[in-house]
Amino acid sequence: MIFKPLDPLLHNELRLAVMSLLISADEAEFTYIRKQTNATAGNLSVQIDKLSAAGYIDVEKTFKGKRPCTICRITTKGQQAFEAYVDAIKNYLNVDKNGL
Amino acid sequence: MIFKPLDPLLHNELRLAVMSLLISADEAEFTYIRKQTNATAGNLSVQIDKLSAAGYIDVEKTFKGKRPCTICRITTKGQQAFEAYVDAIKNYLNVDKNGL
DNA sequence: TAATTAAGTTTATATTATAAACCAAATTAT
DNA sequence: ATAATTTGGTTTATAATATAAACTTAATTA
Repeated sequence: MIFKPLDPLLHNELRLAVMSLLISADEAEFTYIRKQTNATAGNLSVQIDKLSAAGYIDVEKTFKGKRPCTICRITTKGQQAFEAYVDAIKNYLNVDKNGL
Repeated sequence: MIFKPLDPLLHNELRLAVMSLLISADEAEFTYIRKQTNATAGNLSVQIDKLSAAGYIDVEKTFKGKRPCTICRITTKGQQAFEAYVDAIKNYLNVDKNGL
């Protein structure tokens, strides 16, 4: 068994949850992600910035009525990175033995 | 989709690799684990200590001929934790969509 | 108009990961 | 014989990371 390195950007609980939501949602608001993940706003803000800085997601700052609304979308690069991560971590999880 | 928390002890690349090796090997020597994981001895030593302190593995310090030899084995607690981790991280990986 | 809520961002702190430095004993080279 | 190197690790110093607390700005409600 060879262990492929795990993308450190994705190997973090909150960032992985964000990517997981976005990969099957085409877009999601900050507040929605916050509710789904139970993250604090500060933590979520930081992690979204990191994903954005890496080009894994696009962040659009808009308004919903009069209130600010941050919308996130996964990029192609982000999708590829996520798929590569899933592929890599399978090595660690003993997919065969554990019937993942 | 609910995101189960990921056991922080297992959600680390090297510790997860160690557990992955041990879950399908019933025992493994320090030097073997080191080779399989490409870890530095210092890092591996620290991470093995943490897994041991948590009761996830047992560590036996013995000799092989005249040289020291550290043998690791996974515990029942460790197996359970590993299985729970595999179960938990599935939520994040979009198993269905990604055909894991 | 004062207090509260909403939607975030910034920053300070605590935790964690990791490698460098170290140690003891065995082996090999001179 | 003894000096140098290798083996099999451990300890510890540092860098990186995660996270929540504190803060900001604007809108809403009392």
